[in-house]
Amino acid sequence: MGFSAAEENYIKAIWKLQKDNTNVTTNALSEALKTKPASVTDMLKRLKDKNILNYLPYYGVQLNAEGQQAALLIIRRHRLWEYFLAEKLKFDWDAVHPLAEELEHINSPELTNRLDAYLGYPQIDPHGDPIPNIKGQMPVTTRIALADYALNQPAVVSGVLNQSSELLELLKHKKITIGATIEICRRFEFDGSLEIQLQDLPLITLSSYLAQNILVKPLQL
Amino acid sequence: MGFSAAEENYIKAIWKLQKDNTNVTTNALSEALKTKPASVTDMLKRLKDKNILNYLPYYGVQLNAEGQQAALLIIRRHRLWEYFLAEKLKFDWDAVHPLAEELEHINSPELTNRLDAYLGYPQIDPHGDPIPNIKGQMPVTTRIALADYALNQPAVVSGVLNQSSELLELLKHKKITIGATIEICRRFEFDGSLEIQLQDLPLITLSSYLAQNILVKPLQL
DNA sequence: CCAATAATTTAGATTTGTCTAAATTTTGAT
DNA sequence: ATCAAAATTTAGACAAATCTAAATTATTGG
Repeated sequence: MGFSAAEENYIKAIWKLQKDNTNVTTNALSEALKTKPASVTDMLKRLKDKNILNYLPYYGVQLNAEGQQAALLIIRRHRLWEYFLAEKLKFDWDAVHPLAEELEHINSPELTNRLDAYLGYPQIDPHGDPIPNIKGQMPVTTRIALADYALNQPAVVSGVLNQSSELLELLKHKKITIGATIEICRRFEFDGSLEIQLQDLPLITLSSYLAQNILVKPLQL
Repeated sequence: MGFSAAEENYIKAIWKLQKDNTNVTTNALSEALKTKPASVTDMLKRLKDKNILNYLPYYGVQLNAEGQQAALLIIRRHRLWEYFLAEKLKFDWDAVHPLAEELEHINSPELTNRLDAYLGYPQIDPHGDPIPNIKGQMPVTTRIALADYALNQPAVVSGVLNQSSELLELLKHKKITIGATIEICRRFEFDGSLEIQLQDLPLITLSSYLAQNILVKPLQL
């Protein structure tokens, strides 16, 4: 019933790549986990024996219900620790991820749930991602990429699509934080870049690629 | 410069068995770590190659200066996490040890030192053991076993000699906690048992063996 | 001081998780 | 539809950390 740290990393990676209901490929996992494809194949066979996923050789893999539940509980631990590190220990939001990668593997429901209570049952982590509850249920969030958001409609920054240190560094430089109010003033068709207003600061420009990685939700909702 | 979790457990075990400056034997380590003597020999050879201990085959082992420093930093992490679990997450003191055994292996000076600051630089953990500082220095404490303490001298309970769940369960039942005021009223020579007064509760009796495992310090000091 | 016992080490095997190199299967372009 | 390229799996090896069984070394009692 318990998984090793390596197994948990595979479970998490499969879950993340499984967004739509497509099969996850060996190469995609190899890329995500920085291991060789042959190693992925080995591990998939072992996880299949543990009955947490459907693996068809040459055709990829999908977590079954049990595997998804396991993934959500790992992600719950990860995001609760991220919240703790940022909120209580005052780590920068771009420093919490690697530490949470280690803390998440301590699998003690008692610890996780007490931490959750201590933190006040937070709903989103420092990157704006929802935190699954004790049953592994994810709060539903209606979020859309800033790149696809309407003109002249106030919105709230609610997350980012990846947490590379490069992205987080850029956001810090532009003073874009979770919870900030934002509005698109102009969209340039030529390169998809946006002119935006953040709080009441002067207008700034964001590249199309950056705007695709920033998630927002409508202000009034 | 980094050690695996298994290596850290050996380092910690050697440190604990090394109280006086005697050599630590293979069998003692095997007993403490619940592994076979052959496994201990293997690991000692590996740790010797890392230059953190003096290992003479058939004659036991001692940590060198570098090994002791490593041990103290592991113990620092362990005790800070114990303090966090008891103080912030409200775990019973007999539940914190196994969780701290896992948390201690996350070796991030930044994490450890921020945790230390967040907790207010505590000097002793929930079991009354001193917490090494950022340099690995242990606060000096003058503590003596209750069994060896003077009659009719008020003292403060300041620690326990081992943290088996059995001992902690017994202490909880007798309402003996770290910081409580205690005084020996009678000592029976026949079996070494003690009659003691705790705070202003009715007199109770402690076995000699129990009293050997409770550490106290003089009240006025 | 020497034999029996206790402690320790060596030798060889196992599990987990990884790798490289080779073989196999699928895919895609013509 | 076929064949080259890409993706994937298989085979065999390795390191870490453990084990069992056998060999070796130290200790101790008579």
